[in-house]
Amino acid sequence: MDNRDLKTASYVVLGMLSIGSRSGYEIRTSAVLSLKNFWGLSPVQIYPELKRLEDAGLIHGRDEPRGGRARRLFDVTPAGEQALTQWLRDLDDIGDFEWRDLGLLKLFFADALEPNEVLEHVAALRDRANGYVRTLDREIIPAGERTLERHGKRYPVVIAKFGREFHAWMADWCERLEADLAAESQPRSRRVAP
Amino acid sequence: MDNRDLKTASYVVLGMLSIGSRSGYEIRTSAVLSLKNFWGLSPVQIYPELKRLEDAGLIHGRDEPRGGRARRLFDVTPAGEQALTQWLRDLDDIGDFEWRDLGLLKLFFADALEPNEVLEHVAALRDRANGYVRTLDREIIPAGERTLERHGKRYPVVIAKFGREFHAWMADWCERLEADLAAESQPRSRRVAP
DNA sequence: GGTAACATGTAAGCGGTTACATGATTAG
DNA sequence: CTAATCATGTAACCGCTTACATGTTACC
Repeated sequence: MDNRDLKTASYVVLGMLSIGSRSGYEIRTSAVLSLKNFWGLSPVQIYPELKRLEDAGLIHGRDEPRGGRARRLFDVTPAGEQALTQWLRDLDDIGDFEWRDLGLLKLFFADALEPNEVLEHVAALRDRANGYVRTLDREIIPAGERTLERHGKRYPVVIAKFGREFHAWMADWCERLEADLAAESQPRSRRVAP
Repeated sequence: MDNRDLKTASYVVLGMLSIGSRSGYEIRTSAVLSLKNFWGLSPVQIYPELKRLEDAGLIHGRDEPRGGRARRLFDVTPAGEQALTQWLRDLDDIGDFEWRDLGLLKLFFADALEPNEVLEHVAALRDRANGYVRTLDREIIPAGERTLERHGKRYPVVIAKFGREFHAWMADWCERLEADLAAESQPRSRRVAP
């Protein structure tokens, strides 16, 4: 296998090992937690990917069962570290910022709805954003801080805080839109300029 | 065919027709422009989708060639309008906010890079964000305003302005991170508290 | 004794992307 | 006369998601 055959998912697995994960299971849990919000990694891809990376000599695995429970721990080989940094350095390959958000998509077409229905919709988006802020505060940022303390890796927590700030911004945007919409439907309550 | 067989892409096509597009080609160009940043619609899906929607009775098409150039214009039927609003009303189906961003993903693993390489990386993200702001100002927001003037639909421009504000926020986040990183690598230039 | 967490997988299907294919009209 | 725009498609691949499958250990 050649490095050119590596998919993004391969680098995600490689990267997760490089910042401290040891087993497929650990990657699975922490990748879902930390990456979910800006890069989907399907749990089911992890194990085949580990096999590919091992065949390519980029990681090295050894069986370390805990009692009768099978477990396989991995280390990144020097070749693996090189492949990862080479990929990280390629700034031509940062591509587009893509989001897929059914909530925003539906808002895009919201002219087909009644004003009060739109308000409900925006409120739902705001609730969702605030929910993400809570999850980030309670789980993802602490997980990032553990990665910093245990493995000396600082960027996972930088990204987690980015996510927190973003979702807080989005909740604020929703609130402002809600205020505008409410002011329109009740023009009597419009404030007079000082 | 049943409404339950409709995919999100079906509703996107239906929605684009409902806010003023007439032909597959028009959907193709304007959907790529307006939606690209928060919902991917592959151009190639549009024509098969139009066929499906017509078979389902949700849109009605008629051939209106321009000269010798084939063209097929579509209208949304009452059944189509109902299907669209029903989908729009379903707030349980707004799902997660997902983004896929190679740039942020690579930053997540950036502990493997040298500090100056990380700075370059963040600068690239900032450039990209500023590029989006320009595209939104020059193309997408004006396109949204045309949709408002011509068809009386206001939410496309609301969403476009959301995008503008977001990318401006992201550029600002990058700048702040760059300032932090620069301050670290040159501690001599650290300002003294007043 | 039961449930949650640990740990690793397989199989099928399909939605979306990539690449390809065709042809007319208008503007410079 | 040539490039850009208008206009509509097909075929093949493959990566990802969904659903399923299995067994152990620790805790209450």
